Amino acid sequence: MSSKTTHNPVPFDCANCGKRHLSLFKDLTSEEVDELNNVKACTSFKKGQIMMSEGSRPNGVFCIHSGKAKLHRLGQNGKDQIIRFAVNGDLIGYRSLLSEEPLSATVEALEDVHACYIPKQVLFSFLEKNPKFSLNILRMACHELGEAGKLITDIAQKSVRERLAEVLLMLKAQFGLNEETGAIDITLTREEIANMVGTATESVIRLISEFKGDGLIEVKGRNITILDEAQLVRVGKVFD
Amino acid sequence: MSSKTTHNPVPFDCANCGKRHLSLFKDLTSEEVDELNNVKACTSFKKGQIMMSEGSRPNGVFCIHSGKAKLHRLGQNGKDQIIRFAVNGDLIGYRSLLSEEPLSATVEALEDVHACYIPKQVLFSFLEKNPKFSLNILRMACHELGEAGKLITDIAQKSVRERLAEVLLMLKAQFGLNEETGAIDITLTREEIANMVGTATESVIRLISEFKGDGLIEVKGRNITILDEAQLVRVGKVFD
DNA sequence: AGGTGAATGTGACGTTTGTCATGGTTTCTG
DNA sequence: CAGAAACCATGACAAACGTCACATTCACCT
Repeated sequence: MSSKTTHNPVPFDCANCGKRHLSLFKDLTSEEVDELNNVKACTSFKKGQIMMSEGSRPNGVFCIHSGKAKLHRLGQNGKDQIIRFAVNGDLIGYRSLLSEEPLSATVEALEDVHACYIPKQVLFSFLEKNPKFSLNILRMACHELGEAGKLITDIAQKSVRERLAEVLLMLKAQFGLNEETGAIDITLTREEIANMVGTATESVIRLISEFKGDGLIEVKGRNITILDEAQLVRVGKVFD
Repeated sequence: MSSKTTHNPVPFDCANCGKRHLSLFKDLTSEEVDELNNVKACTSFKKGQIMMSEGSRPNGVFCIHSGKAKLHRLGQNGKDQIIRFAVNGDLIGYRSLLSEEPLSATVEALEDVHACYIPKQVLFSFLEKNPKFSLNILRMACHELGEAGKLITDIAQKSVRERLAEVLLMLKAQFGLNEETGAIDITLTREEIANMVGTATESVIRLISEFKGDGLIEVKGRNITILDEAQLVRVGKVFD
């Protein structure tokens, strides 16, 4: 009996995994859960580690159990673009697997990540045997497709200032607030924010100062607190 | 026996529809094709007509038989953003149906369009009964998701000049060349091109003049011919 | 076929944004 | 805990781009 528990223990039994009911796997039969349990591999990654690399062809997917990861790709000018984040219960690599294309983004752990690796064959067998599961995946993919469309419109039409405001709101929506500090519960460098917005790091720094000056946000190092959300919504022209 | 045939007759029999084997419906059983045949409704739209409207909830999908349509959405500043085009065999509205969300884009006929309307119930019954069909849809959605990711990176990081070059190449790739003129086989106004690139119409006009001056393209009204593709690829930094 | 409204083209100008340079600060690592 | 490396910040400047105004041309409709 070890006296020390890890911070985020991965349950080795999928049947008891509290995350499953929230995830795409909620509609698996108990036999399928058993199968999943037998073949999945629990892994963990340290902050900064690469979980999957752009351009490679994965043989399975990761289901994130705890921790946060960023999906980013390298543009033609050497700049990184952060596409999205993956957290709790999110599936990683499924797009590439299902469209039979190389990975379109690199997945990097932003903090320590625990994740289960699910082999390609198992995923496909579920897809063939379980229409509900299939529909779950399809629904998710279609939802993400819609989100991507929104993003395209935003990036193409909005100014950097507007996009930054929107990104801050999005981060709050996705990661929530830190219990103690009330700040947005994710730590990103200015450069990473710039890579989300698609602008130069200096521009982000200047705009964050501006927002601070206007009383929209409060900044303590990498912790950002939203003070006037309504105004930030107006600045970012976020109306949906 | 009518003496006059329409330009693009829609075959009322799906079994004989030459487009089917290229489309997502290629893996339907003959029974399913019969079913499709019985319930589908052939419709046509004139140039400029709206086939589906952003924000509404469709009760089925269109499968395009001939003609071209554009999918566009209205940004927060009143500017249109063209998301993509739909042609030959493309399915329209499936994203919204499958993700159970309102349509994220308006579909407008760019020329006369013939299309088959397939009710929601039929589509879903195929999805449940035919895993191959399901996988086809899933594969397509995942592919489009990858394309969307690429687009996001491009728009976020590239200059307007680079994006315009890329758009021209994309149009050529998607629509091919006109047999007679050798120009890109689609007619778009400068404003529509601007709405693809995400920039002001004037900027597009100026850049098109520049490209013409540099010998990259030839312009006759709305017909654009690519003269130096290799150089255009370099200008657009298109390397994949 | 010809008029009319939309689309194209051009110039001037201001704003936004990117780039480069430099120095101070925080964070990480051994 | 100290040194190194990454990160943050600010200024100056240039380039890219958007906007407005107006002239011209084209495409579409009856």
